[in-house]
Amino acid sequence: MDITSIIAGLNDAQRAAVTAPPGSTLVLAGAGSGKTRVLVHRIAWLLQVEHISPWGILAVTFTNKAAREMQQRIEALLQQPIGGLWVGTFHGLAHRLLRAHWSEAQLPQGFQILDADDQYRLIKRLLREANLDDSRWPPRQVQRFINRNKDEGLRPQHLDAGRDPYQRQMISLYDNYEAACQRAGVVDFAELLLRAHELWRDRSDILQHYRQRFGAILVDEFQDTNAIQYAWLRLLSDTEDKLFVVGDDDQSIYGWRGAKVEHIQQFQTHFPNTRVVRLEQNYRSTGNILAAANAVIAQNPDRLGKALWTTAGEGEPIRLYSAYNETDEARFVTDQIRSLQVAGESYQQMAILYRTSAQSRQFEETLIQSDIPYRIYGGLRFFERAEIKDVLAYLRLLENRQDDPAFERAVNQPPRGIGARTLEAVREHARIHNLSLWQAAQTVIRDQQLTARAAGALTRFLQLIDNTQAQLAELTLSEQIARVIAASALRDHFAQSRDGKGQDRLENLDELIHAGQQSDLNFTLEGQTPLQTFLAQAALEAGDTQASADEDSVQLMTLHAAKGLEFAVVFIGGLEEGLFPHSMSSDNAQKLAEERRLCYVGMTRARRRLYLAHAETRRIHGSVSLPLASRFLRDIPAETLQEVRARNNYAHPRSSRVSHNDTGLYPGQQVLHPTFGSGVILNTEGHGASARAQVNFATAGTKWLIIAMANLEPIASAST
DNA sequence: AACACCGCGTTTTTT
DNA sequence: ACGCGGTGTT
Repeated sequence: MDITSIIAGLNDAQRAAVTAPPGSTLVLAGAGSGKTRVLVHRIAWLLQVEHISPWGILAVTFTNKAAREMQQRIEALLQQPIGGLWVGTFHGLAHRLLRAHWSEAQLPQGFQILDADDQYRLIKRLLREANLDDSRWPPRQVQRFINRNKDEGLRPQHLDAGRDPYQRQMISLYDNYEAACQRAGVVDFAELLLRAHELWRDRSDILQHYRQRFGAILVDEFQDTNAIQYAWLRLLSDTEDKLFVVGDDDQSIYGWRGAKVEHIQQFQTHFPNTRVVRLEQNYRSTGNILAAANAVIAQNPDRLGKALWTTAGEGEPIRLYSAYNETDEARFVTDQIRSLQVAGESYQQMAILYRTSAQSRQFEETLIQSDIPYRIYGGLRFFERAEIKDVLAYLRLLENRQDDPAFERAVNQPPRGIGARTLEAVREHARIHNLSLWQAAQTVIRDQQLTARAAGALTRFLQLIDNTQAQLAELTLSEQIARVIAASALRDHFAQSRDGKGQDRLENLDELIHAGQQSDLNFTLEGQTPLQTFLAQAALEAGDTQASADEDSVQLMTLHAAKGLEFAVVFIGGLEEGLFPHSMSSDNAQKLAEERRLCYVGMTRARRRLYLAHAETRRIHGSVSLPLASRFLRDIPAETLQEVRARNNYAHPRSSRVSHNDTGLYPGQQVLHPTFGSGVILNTEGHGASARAQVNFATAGTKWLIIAMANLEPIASAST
């Protein structure tokens, strides 16, 4: 491995970034400019040229997927496995740190991780215990309050409500929540980061160790860092300039969950000796797509400034379709997908993007009607499914009896005669004596505070957990999981369920056992049992949103979910005021700027063809609205845009402009084809010899035909 | 403990 | 419009 192969094939800007001298570096990486490539090559450079040990490199990403990809690409580039690199998410790294220093971080050794759903349930329980009306104190709001403050690095004692009773109550709930987590030995996602930060802040010996260890720190998607993550990086890098951060201020779309675009905007102020490299050459999209995306994002204030360019040609114009309503919009998209597929484009390379997940329904319906396979991203992930979380609750309780959220979940699932009254008594006892639910259950039984029947049921539950634990010692992880599923009677419970989902659930349980088998083969964090590692991984990496469909299928997802992906053909629906930009974001300039960035992200996903659509009427929450076309559309240069008005079989009362061109054919016109028979022109494109028409034939379906070859014969008919 | 009914909210989502 | 969650009924 030599230097040449690390820098070969890089453009000037990429090479400047990869070979940057030690010191802090900010890489402003436009969409499709080879950002991951730069990170991967930079790490190779550090290893091979700067001779930094893998042990001394920390690379942080935002998703596990990105972390895996980076590790793989580094190994592929260097053609050897690279052990010892720290590549992972902020959360994954914080978790590893806390496992190594659990005692210094004041955590029990077997601490468990709460996911968002666990957190929500815990908050609801605390509200009930505090006798607070959850319509006045919506748990979601409390959860947001807690997480927002944790993301800012703020503990309850840092907050001052003054006389505001609302704030006071919130702070007090936050305080209760923290106490409950501490007692149970559980940490939520934000807590992982906060604890890690506090560990470093308060234990200079530990901080010193990691500062010395990491000679280089690389951060991907830097525009998405929140306050605590940024504080982390500053602590770790200290004054030594060893940060190499890569990001794009124009793609910051997670402000609503605490990301601060200011971090990237003001990076050079905090690190004055920063070398800035702009990656502006785009290897993904055509000229038209980039020109349009550049024009849209150019309207935003406070940009670091960047303009994407390409050596690829202009490519196809961007197609804009003004639909009558959302069904018409979906029909248009579906028709285009069908004809593109006939023309040789794979479904897999086509994506439908939208602002809100509710919009997927219309598209799904028309896709189903047309027998086009599709896959939706989003929704419940594997480890978030109720039946899976039920099993995990048992496993967590086996690891840590103090884990109250796990106790709450497992205690009466499946139903075993432990009713609300019994649980109320246990909770009350736990609250008064500051005990865990497990301990409280034991004492309540011992002190005979329950009816014989309730005491019997509760005793059997406690014994079930203890007995199961006794059986697990010699088993592999997957056998342990299988044992727990059987012993808890969850399998029987789901097998007997009559809600139609029983079979799915059983399959998921088997899948969980299978996941355990896979995990058996993987490495285990030092000092951890396979089960502990498995539980942490289940929380930190909840799995894919859907079983991967092998079938070639159209990809449907929100614009947010599309970030980082690319497709040959992209459709963006619902470009309407109130929907995109969303009405919830229309009240302030910052949120609008983020919506605009979201639009930019969406447009730059497209490699060759970009279709934009808006509807003139749309049903939202049951009632019909007449939205204006999105302001983003106004910013797209006319020369990159072609308006499509395919009025298929729809009568529509509003505009009926027809675009004629030099083909002599126009949408809506009836034609006759020698082999396909009669049809209607949906769309035309191109000029002269390459001009094509999309025709919907009565019997042969929709096809794109070269007009010069097709011998289409216009049939006289009244144009709409 | 299972089922029916009612009322409310309704952007984006990873860890 | 629609689904979810909370409450009340059998």
